[in-house]
Amino acid sequence: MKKEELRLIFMGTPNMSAYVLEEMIKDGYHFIGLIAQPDRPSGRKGELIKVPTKIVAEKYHIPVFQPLKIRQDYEFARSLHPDLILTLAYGQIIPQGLLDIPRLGCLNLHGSLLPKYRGAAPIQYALIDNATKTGMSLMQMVYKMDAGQVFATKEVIIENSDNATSLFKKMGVAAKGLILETLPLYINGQLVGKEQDESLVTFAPSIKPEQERLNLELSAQQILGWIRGLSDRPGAYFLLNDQKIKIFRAELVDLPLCGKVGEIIKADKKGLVIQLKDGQISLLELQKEGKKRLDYRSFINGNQHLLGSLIK
RNA sequence: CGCGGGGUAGAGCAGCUCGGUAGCUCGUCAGGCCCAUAACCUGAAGGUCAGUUGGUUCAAAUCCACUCCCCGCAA
Repeated sequence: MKKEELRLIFMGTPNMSAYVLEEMIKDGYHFIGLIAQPDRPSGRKGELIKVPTKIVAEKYHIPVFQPLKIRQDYEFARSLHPDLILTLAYGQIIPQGLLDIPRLGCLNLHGSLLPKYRGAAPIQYALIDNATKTGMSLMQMVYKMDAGQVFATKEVIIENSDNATSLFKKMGVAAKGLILETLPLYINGQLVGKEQDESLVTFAPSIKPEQERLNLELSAQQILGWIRGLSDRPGAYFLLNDQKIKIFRAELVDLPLCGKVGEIIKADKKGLVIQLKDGQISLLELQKEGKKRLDYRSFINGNQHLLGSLIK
């Protein structure tokens, strides 16, 4: 069977999904439908913003479906007669009834090297854990989350300079490469799935708002991981004078100074350094609530008397 | 009408509550110091304060109204 004849449904929502969808279209795949999260009122004005995949789908005249609850509303997919459903960061649990519809089953591109990091935020957790390597997995979708057989993986190297934004981009590229290389094999039944080793499973559940606050009990390296994993969105923060200060970029430093945990021990044009439990980090880009995101120099210019302050 | 903060020299902020022609940190330019410097010293340029908006006033960055834009939260 040729890929052009395959009746595909894509399920996905964010930018990474949109990128992979478009690359697959360019490669000749034929999508008969996109299923994405509903557009939601966004921003202070409450304007409805189209989800990224929808923009791509409309560009190629692909029908778009945005059920509020896929769990209850999936029968429409049956009438599309899909051969295969491919999912990448859709955002809702997919009911068994839908999984059973496509003749060739349902595949998922997951943002980790399974069985590690099952769940909603695998890419962020790789950074939070200061991993140096992660990857995309092409897997069989089963009802249990991210638990199906793995058909193929593609590794991605995590650089020290990576944050969530840059890693998502790399993962998108990896996802595209992986699916374009392996989907033809899958269609022809040449791809063999491998069960996950349940003893090695770890989870990466979605990150809750309260986790965005940096925990000063952690090591400097761990805190750096959280900063990278939450940057640029939503951004990790600490409190200074009861105001949220988001940190978008930081680095470990080792100065012959020391202070209390959480104390700002340096605030000049060479750096804005905070003492932590076992080391120090230099803050490079930060944002006070209600203000713009600034490099540390500008931040210091407008916030005098930082030296000696304690963050919480 | 979801809640809140803000728009002042190139950048980041103060001033506005107690209206009377604008200050700080940094940057820039010139000069000096120094073996040297992103360090230090001296001096200079640069803003009419989001709006060719309306109002109050002898007088508004500072008070009131409206408009535009930015940001945090919540969604």
